Amino acid sequence: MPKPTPSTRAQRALVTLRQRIISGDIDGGTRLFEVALAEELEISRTPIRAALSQLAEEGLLERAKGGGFVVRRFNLSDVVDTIEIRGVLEGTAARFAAERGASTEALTAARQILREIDQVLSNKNIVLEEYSRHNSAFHNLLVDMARSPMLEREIARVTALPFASPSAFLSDERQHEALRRSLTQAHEQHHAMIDAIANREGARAEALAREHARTARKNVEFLTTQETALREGVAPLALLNT
Amino acid sequence: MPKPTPSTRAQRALVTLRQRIISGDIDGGTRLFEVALAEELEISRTPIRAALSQLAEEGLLERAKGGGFVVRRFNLSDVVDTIEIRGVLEGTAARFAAERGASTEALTAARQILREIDQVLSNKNIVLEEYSRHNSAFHNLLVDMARSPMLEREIARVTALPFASPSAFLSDERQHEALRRSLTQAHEQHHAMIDAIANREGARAEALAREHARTARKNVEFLTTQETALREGVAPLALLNT
DNA sequence: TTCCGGCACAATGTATACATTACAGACGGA
DNA sequence: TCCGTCTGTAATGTATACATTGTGCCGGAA
Repeated sequence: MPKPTPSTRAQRALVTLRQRIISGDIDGGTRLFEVALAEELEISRTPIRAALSQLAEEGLLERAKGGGFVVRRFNLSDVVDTIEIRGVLEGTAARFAAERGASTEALTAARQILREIDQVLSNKNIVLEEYSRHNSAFHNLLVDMARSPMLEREIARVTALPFASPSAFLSDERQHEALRRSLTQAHEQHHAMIDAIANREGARAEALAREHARTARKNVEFLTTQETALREGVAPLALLNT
Repeated sequence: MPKPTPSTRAQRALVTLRQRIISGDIDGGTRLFEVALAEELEISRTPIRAALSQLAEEGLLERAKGGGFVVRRFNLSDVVDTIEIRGVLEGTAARFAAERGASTEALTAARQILREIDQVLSNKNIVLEEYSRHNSAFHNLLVDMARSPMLEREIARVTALPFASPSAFLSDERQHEALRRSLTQAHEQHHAMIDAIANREGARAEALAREHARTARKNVEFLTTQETALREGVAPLALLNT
């Protein structure tokens, strides 16, 4: 059972609406009306309100003046800025980890992930889904190592936006060799970051994390210069514009 | 009419509950029950739910597993970390302003505020409320100059926590001369930041904004080493511990 | 023609009854 | 004694009727 349907109607509505917004099925700027949604999803207004409220908390909706919710608009510079902000926050996490000292267990776990990614990249054909999974694990561990609940929460909030997660713009639509080069470079930064943290080099760790986020930024900028055909494989882009 | 009672019951409940949480009237970790609150505030559960939902959005509550809301707990290291995060984000705002170039109007406005603070500090008796007002205006303007809606939103979110706002820990309980020295030092940083932004010195602007936040951090650390008597004048501290 | 006021409708705000779920405590058996 | 289950209660989840509000249109008067 990979998808155990959420228990409450509010949860189901939340999942449905989130999906519609992220997929671009509902355009930015669109106002969401409780009654219309209630009829469409065949539930009452109450769980709809609960779902809308949570989506606002996630940052996908904003509260309209005088009540009601509107789908948030994002343009390219919003995406680029958000990635930059993620870089700044992850940089702070890396710096905290270095300054406060990472535990031996955390460093061991991190190096294990690094080896797993090494493995993925050494294969003749790179399985993007595997890279993506390990990459997410790495970034999560990095945040753990900072040992700062407040920072963890802020990073979680920023990366909740679908285009801001560390694995958002991995796309295998690019030329194979270009992909390998890009991932290898990113992964070298992973290695360097752990190295810096282990050596208590806060400034270096921070700088590396920031530069690492620029990889994602470069991918976005590359993708948005491409024709629609190439962009269709990249889900988070659906959220853009208008 | 300084306090036009909010129009809806949900808004009133929001204001009331927020005040109670911030003032420490309700301890961190306390679970908030809809029925109890509804009876106490003499309204139905529906507007209570709306208010709780918004408080979660503000970061004062967190959703409990299996439904319901709990007042968030904050300890001293949370406060210190949050101030550091604000410094990092304001640093990014200052850097953006420098890199992207601030408009002549914005720089003029900033310098006007700087002069007003100069004035406040040159008075024999420093009126803290005036300093605080101009200080807030300065920080708001700084964020404007970054011209990044996403960054603005994140900063707004972090500084929504009562202990994280730039003017949170101004307290006139300290020795007069110590206060003057502290504010003067902070204000010199204000001047230097605008100078750096005007000269497009991104790294310097960022470093200054970070160090500037450390002033607030120092105040917190000073205050928490003091006896209760001294702490009572400092509202945001009420939210701490449990 | 333009501006102002009021009406009508459609949206959110609110109360409340009922449904469902989750947790805790008691009871029973192994 | 320990564990599981059963059951009751108290909480949240849900539907729905009604209240209130805000907005846009229409008509009349200047």
